[in-house]
Amino acid sequence: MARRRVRPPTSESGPVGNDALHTPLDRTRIENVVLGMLRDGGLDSLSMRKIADVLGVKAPALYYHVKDKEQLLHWLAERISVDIPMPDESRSWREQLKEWAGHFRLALRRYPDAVPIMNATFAASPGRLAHIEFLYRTLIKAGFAGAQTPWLASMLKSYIYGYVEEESRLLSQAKEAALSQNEHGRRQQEKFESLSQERYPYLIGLAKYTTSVDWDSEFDFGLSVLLDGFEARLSKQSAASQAHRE
Amino acid sequence: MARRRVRPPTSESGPVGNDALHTPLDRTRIENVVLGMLRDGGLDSLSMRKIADVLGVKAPALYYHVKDKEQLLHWLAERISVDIPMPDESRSWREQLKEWAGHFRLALRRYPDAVPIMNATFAASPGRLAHIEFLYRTLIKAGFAGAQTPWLASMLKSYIYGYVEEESRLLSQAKEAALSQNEHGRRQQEKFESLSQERYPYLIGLAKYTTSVDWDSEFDFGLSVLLDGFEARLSKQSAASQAHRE
DNA sequence: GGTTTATTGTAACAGTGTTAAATTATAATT
DNA sequence: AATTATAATTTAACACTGTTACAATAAACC
Repeated sequence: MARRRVRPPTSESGPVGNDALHTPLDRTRIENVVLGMLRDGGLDSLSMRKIADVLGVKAPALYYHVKDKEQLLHWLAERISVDIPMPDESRSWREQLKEWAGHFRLALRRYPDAVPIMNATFAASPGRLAHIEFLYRTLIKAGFAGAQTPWLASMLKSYIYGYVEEESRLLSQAKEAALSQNEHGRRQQEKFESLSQERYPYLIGLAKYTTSVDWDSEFDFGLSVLLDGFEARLSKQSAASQAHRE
Repeated sequence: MARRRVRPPTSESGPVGNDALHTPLDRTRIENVVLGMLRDGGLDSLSMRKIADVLGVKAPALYYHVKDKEQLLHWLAERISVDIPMPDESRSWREQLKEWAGHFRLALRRYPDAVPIMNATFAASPGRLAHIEFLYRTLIKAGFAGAQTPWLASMLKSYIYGYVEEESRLLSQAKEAALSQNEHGRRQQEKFESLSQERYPYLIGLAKYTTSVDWDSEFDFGLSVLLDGFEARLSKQSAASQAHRE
């Protein structure tokens, strides 16, 4: 009656790779399973009991390894963050930020409800701090003033969060519409068109641009707009400092 | 045994004005009470039972007037939206958007967790549509292309949401720190400084700009940056159309 | 073997959103 | 004014949720 902990702690690689008589729980094993559940079922599918079920264990066992559910979400946020690659720092600040934003967006899109998770939890985990550090460094090296650098970085982050959230909302809406093509699909269309043409003329006139979207290029567009704003601040700043020098 | 519905449906004005033997429930009375609870206790204090308690009623009674808790949140989002005044449309588009953003921010700050509520619920209620309609109209009249107008409007909205969320988070953190001046206050400071000076030099170097903030002017700053980006797009656009004409 | 420590299970608490059915209060009708 | 019909609310319950104290088991050590 003394077997268990056979074979080195299971593969532990694939985001789901559970199964088999369970070697004792483990932070990374919990993380992997929960990430898999998040990918398949979104944030609503993450209850302590359900997580424990997938791990082949009862719910209270989790609390030996995790303090809170909140801490568990911190872990997820950290795992999502560390998977975002850092750009090559030899290129221009603008190209770096663009590349970073693209990677960030893709990482957030990989898991449903990634934005709420990141947004609800701000913990000083190394993976997340590394990204802030990167942003600050890149902006400072680009010549932005220290006092405004944190807010510029925050704007960039907000843009990505907001975009991904809208992207996923509209995409999942479209998916629902595609499944029930008759009911929901036409209802959505009608909802827009029946909106009293004379009360919301602009909303209706521009609705066609929000129904079929090239999400990649739309993301790049908004990013360019934002970075244009950054650049404008940069030239105003250098103009001012030059004026001071004269 | 037949009194009740004395006096015309109660004052119904102040966001809390409940009390007194209850005239039958009512959408606006529910809204008022829930808004008051939201203001005092945040989103976590809004459970159907607690709401019913304040209304002097049992929880299931609510379901005669409201379909869901989600619908209740829709109502809140609508109420918050209609309180946002529309700017004077005689001024420049930039001034209009700036004023609108300012009002929007103030409205979101009036109630804790207003951003999550607005963000989690997208329903086509008239108060919210009116704002979108305003943004579209203003941007189109300013000369922006129809295809990019919805995304510019979305960027503006995302900026405000992101800003208010960060603002409230940092403010409530500071409030906690102020209450327990010794413990939490210095711990937060130490947390930043102990972060291995050589691993996060920029983060630590710029931390001073995020600890004491003039939130109003910081909001204006970010807004200017964003609108600079808008303007840049506008001039690129007119330059292109002028090139076409030649 | 026996002892100690590490890990997990049992049972329970307090709370959540929500529904079906019974009950009461109000209004309408005879 | 009594009775019927409708509107509004309550009672009871279901299926969940996060979390804790405590008992039971597994593994590690001597």
